[in-house]
Amino acid sequence: MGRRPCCDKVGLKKGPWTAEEDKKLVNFIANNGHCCWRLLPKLAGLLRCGKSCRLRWTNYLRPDLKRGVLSPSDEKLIIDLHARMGNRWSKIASHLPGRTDNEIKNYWNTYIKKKLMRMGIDPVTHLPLSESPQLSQQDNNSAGAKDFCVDQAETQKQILHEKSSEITISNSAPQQEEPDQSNSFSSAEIPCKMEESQSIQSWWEYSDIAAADYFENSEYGITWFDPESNMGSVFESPGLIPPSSDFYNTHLFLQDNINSFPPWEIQPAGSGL
DNA sequence: AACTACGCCAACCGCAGCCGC
DNA sequence: AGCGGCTGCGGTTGGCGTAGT
Repeated sequence: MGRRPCCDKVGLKKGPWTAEEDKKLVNFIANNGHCCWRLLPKLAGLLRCGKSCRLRWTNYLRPDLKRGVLSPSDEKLIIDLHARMGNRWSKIASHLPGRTDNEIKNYWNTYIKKKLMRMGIDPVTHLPLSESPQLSQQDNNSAGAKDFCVDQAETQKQILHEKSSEITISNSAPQQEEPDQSNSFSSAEIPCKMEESQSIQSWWEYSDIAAADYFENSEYGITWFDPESNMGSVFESPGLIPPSSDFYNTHLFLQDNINSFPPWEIQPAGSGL
């Protein structure tokens, strides 16, 4: 026996919503809330199924929705969160107030995915296309992609913990506010979060997985310049994890904030700096 | 001007998880 | 514990607008 449909679809309307329908739905929810989506259409006088009403409300009519294009920082955040969570659009959307999972999913599929592809980054694994063994499988296996992201993050975390006691790095960039509880900041923000002479160990505790992405990068090092002495030193990553979107995020951030954080620069490892 | 191709995005579909009984 | 109903989620579709020929 097949699954019972979510509602009796005979005589129910499908397709685009009219202004009249929107008005009915908004008025009803404003007056009564949405206690039960299944009953709502009948009570509101709509020839729609409850599911359709819920979707229309959550994706389009909700008063707290933000409309318009996503900002560059939103985009960076989405990329960063996707690298950590995979296609968990609702989880990603929860870090972007006023944005819906559907909107972010569409934005990812129409803009970000293509942008990453153009940059040679696999949008599923966040690894360079040439080094992405997951690519062929991931295309048809989103569950695998989620697992891979989790595995990758866990591996990075472990590696960084192993290395952390050996490394100390100093930085004259200004310190910023504590991270919020959602731990949602982009790894691109890392340079400004470090304190002078702060060890990677304490930084790791502070910044979670993003720190691992940032340092465990096999082909790029992070160059730090002391603006007072005009001396530079290079931290070259250990060469264990290939570049990921965090390099992309970081590079963009530095480009955007070059005047605020002039000491920071990313160079290919072994470039002589 | 007509046709085609493409991109965007709202909406739909079906599965999974949660919860109450 | 098992079942059924409801909701949420992610993948996919289809309509519309626009650019290109």
